[in-house]
Amino acid sequence: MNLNEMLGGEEYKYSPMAAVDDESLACLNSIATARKKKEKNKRRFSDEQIRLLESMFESESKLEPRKKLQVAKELGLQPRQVAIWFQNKRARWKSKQLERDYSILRGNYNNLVSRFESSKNEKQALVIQLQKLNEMVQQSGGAKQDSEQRLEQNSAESEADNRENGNCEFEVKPNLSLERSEHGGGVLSDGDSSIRADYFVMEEEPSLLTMVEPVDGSLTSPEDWRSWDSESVFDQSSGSYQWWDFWG
DNA sequence: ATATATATTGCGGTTACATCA
DNA sequence: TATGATGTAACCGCAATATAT
Repeated sequence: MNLNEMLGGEEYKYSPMAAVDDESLACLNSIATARKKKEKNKRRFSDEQIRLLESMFESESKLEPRKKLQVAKELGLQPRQVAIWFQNKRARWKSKQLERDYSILRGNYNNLVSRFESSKNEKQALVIQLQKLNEMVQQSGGAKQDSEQRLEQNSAESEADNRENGNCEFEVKPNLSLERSEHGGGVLSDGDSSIRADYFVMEEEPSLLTMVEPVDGSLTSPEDWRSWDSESVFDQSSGSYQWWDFWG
């Protein structure tokens, strides 16, 4: 900051600084000090002045020139002082507003984080539950095959018994077969639909888990989750069978 | 009508000082 | 009492706009 800047104000603005010698410099320094003392004496505005300025600012953050003159006259201030007060006030208000906005945003963010965490935990629990169910389904598939084999064996034995006993009046249809239904489930059929039972079979595991756990680990859209409720997964067959009925 | 100079105003950043813990 | 943090009046430099020449 040069001396001209130190002195400031209109009366010093256009001073010929090039011609300043040491003595003049000292003189001007003293003038600057005097100005500072003068400023120091009339430093803060009075409470009454502040009150009026604040109330003016509440109604309008920018003063029209005419209003500025009026307020200055009313408060016994220079119009420039009023203008500067409004400038500073706008800057302070803007700064405070930034703090308020930041605080609100931070609150929203924290809320979102906690909701995300609880959703993540819930999802994890569901994935574990899903895995257990898959295991149970696979086990029941094996049991199905065993029972089918046993059925075939029994019917063969009874046929033999019948032949042995010469009793051919009660013929049991032995042609139970295991087919794939159109929706991926299985149909236990006796060939002419006299015995028919849908059973639930999961889609291949990897596709299930892929849907539950997207590659990027982020939550998918609500639409994705909606399509994944238990109803739509387990209640695919049109019959009255429920998935738990099969081994229940 | 157009170009240039000058004045005014607002804003961001800074300084100097007062006040307070 | 000394000191660092904070608030505030005033200022500077710049850009945008209005007004005069």
